[in-house]
Amino acid sequence: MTESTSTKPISVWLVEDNRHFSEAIECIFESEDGINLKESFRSAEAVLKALAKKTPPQVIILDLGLPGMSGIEAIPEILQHAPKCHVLVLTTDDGRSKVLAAIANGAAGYLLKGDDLDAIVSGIRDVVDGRAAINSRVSRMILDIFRKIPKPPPEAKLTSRESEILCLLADGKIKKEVADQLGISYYTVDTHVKRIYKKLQVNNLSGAIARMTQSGGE
Amino acid sequence: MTESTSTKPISVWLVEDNRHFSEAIECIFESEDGINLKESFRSAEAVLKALAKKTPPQVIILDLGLPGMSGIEAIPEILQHAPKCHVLVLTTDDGRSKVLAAIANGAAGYLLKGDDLDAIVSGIRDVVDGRAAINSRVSRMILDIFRKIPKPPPEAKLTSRESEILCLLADGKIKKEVADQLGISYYTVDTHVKRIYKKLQVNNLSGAIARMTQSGGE
DNA sequence: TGAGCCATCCCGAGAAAACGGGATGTCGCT
DNA sequence: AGCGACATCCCGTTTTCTCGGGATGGCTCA
Repeated sequence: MTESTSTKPISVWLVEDNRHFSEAIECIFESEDGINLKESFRSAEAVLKALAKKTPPQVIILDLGLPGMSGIEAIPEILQHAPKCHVLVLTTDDGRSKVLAAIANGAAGYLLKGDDLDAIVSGIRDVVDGRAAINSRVSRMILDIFRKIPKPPPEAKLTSRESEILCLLADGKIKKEVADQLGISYYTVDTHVKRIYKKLQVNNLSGAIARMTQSGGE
Repeated sequence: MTESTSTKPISVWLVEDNRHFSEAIECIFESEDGINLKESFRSAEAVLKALAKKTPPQVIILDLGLPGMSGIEAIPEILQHAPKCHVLVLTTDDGRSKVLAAIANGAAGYLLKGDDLDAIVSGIRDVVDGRAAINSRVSRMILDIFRKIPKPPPEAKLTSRESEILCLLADGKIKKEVADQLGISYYTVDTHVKRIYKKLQVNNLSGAIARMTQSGGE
């Protein structure tokens, strides 16, 4: 669990438009044995261009508030060119939408500029070891969001048969097709669907599917 | 951001059936100024009983692999009796279902027994300060799950009007109702829906709603 | 052995949706 | 002035759903 201290140094690129901050980071990393800061960029465009020519680093530390192309947009581009590279977001903005977008786009970590510098260093190790480096405040936000997603699973226990049928219907199939596919009568499907409506307290397929995909979507 | 070092000590309860581990923890906490380990329990039942009588601590460190009632089940019970208490899960099991269940049930943190003891101590501070304390491996898992949810956002650009209508339909409303609510004709709604089907490449509402809720669900 | 739950099948009337047209007007851009 | 995207409205036919019944057999549990 603590094996990365004395292995070969981790290659890192930095993308940060703020001169002061990037210099501070560069300075810190120089006195860190395990970190080898190889390049430093001021924009997403610059790092993407470099990615096309040079061999990618293990970690790219990415600011989000960049001029031109935003860091958020850059993440998928980076990962497309260098799928094995770990993108570690390091920014000031801990807004919900930014966090979510970064994660959705493939960020392996999300740290804040207010974090301790050791946290950043150990975050780098985390991401190369396949773990996530998330600021604890951001973690909390993610957890809160997480909790809200599978929120309303009150009483809506469908039979396995019923959810099977609802699934097929959600694929856009019509009852007749479902019946054929399951080798049962149209009427049976219809009856199942009626019961689904009762249980889910809806009165048409649309409502049922909406309920289903928003609660027991898995 | 680093204000909790010299404030009043944090009151903590420990729930852990493994004697060795709980003694180790107790030992560590004794030499920690900021932590005041007040009680130690061997089961979920025991801590729940205590919660009914004594004033709850700020943090409850909870093992999941308990005899009798599992830690997972205990979390909601604890929070019901002590809503302001922070439950910090500390266990060996980093299985996906356990993690998700713990979070869904309201855990403020999820650390592993393999973590550094300082990580546990700082995790306690994190949770009382409203942040999350998540092991980085577990974070990674959560992120991976997160990414899978809003996965397929390919090309399905609906007009704002179109998605508005689709939303209403997803609530189970019928076209007539949508028309009334928007103050437009039934025919207009019908036309919009037709175009939605074309764009989404489906041929009924069910498919459209499924697509919508699974991609641009927000 | 009866009660409950589940899955299955059946019918018919009326409501709603799907679909393939055709049509008008606005707005912004060129 | 024209083009394209968008929103609006209209009609008729065919298809599908919705929902009110009713009915059977299997299974489990008390």
